[in-house]
Amino acid sequence: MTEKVRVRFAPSPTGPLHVGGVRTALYNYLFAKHHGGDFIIRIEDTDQTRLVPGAEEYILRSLEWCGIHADYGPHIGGPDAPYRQSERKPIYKAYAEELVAKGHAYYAFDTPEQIEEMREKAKAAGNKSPQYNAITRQYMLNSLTLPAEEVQKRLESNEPYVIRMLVPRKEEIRFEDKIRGWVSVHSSQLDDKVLLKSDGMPTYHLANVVDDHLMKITHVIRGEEWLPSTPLHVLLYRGFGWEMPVFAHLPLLLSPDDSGKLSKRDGDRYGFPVFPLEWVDPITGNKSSGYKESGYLPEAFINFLAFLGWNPGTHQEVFSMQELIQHFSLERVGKSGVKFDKKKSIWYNQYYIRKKSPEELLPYVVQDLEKKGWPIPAAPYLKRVIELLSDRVEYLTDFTNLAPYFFLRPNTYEPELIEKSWKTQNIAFLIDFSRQLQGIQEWNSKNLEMLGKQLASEKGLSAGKIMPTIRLAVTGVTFGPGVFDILELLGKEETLWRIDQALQKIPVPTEKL
RNA sequence: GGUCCGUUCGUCUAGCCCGGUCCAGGACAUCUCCCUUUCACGGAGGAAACAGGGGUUCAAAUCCCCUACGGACUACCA
Repeated sequence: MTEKVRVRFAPSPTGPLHVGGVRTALYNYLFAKHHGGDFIIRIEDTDQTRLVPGAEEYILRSLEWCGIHADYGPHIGGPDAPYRQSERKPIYKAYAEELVAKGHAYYAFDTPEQIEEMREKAKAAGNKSPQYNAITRQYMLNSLTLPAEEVQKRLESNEPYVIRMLVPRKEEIRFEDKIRGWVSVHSSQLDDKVLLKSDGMPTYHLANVVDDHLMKITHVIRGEEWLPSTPLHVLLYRGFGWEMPVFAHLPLLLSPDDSGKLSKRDGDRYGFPVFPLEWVDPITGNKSSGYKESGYLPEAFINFLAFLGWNPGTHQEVFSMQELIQHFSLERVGKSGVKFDKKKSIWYNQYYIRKKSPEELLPYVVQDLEKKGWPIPAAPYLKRVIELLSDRVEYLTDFTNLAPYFFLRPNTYEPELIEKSWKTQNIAFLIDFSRQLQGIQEWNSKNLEMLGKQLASEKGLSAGKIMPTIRLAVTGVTFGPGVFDILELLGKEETLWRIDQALQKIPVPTEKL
């Protein structure tokens, strides 16, 4: 095969894109770029009734955030435009008719009620999965059973009809899946799927085959849920006399509680977002969290996602997008369903955050502060905050969540910490400490520590005793970087103010000796 | 129910195609210890898996068969 690799990601704008979809897009992208090929986005909006406003735009925005950039798509255009199936409507009808002409498809005039009736009858007769197929089509209203003039008349009088695939009665259909090997299904298991709906729109089956052919797609990389309908697609390619693309069906992303494949409807119920970006349902107004807003770095999210079903075969775990492109291959994609591991996603995030410089992290923190409506300190101060915290955060939002005291004065003091460290001796120390602080020569962490320790030993107190007390007074919480580093950053004036506040606000214990 | 696909530590997985080097390797999580004023980071170490049963073979996680379990699909949805 010397032709250029071309793949497509074909989401349906029926809602937000979820992680499984992002992974499918990612693998398509990695595969295309690895081979120097094109990655196309095609919107499969043939079901007009399920369209969700904003979904397409959301999908496009999500992929951008992830760093998955399309070569062609509805927002970019390209040689095979339009890339929205609803805008390609006339194309499909012609192809469906071509198939009828070739004897691979037929018109069917049955009403939904008539089909339902057929199913009921079949069920009553003991058939567990009644189908519109080689057997039942003989008894239905279609161009196979009706006289030609009758068919003609019905078509001319604009009677609603669909075009169905004429699936051969007895035939073993085989195809090779790049991930699963040879798969074979007997045609008797397939039903005569509708190709063109009565509203003139194609179904997925027709549209995807026609478009993949027209867009010269070389590899169809999609979720495993499509595996059962692939034989039908094979039949379609054959019926048209077209060359088939290579198929690769990806293992599904499973929910952590073994309840099957992860779905959009899972929203936030597993404690991790299932969407890349926050999504607000246009109808219910329900908000679902997104990775971005939760404080994930896109590169961490992508690295994590890439490993859900693929691995390089080496011990390397950290890959940039460029490295992923370099190393990705379908051969190394697993076959079995993959469960989501929130802890690992956090590990990746933490890792990537720590690798970033304070300068790089700065905009994220500023954005977060803006969102929270907190005061935004000057850049040097912020960078120092980031430095002090970056070993301790899991999410980008932790810079503010875990250490609000760098931005706001504490207004509460952790009760447990009070109980442990707010002793009369310690308070006495704090008062003296604060007094000595006023006269300190150079306000830096080292000097502060020296002073604190010296004063402590003068009073017969250990460093371990007094530091939590200072921490309590200044931050109100137990968590954080070294106290003296905090003091240094806060500055003399603020430190003194906070100690004073603490002395006023935290009640003196009634100590029993 | 039927069809198809799958099954290695709790999780993601390496190894399977080309049987021996695997009393199964890595990562996350977990446990212990060290470092340490807190929380982390870091370092050292530990526990932890070939779904089950039959074959084939001198030898099977690796090849074959069966069973069990899980999943997907089964629409004029994608």
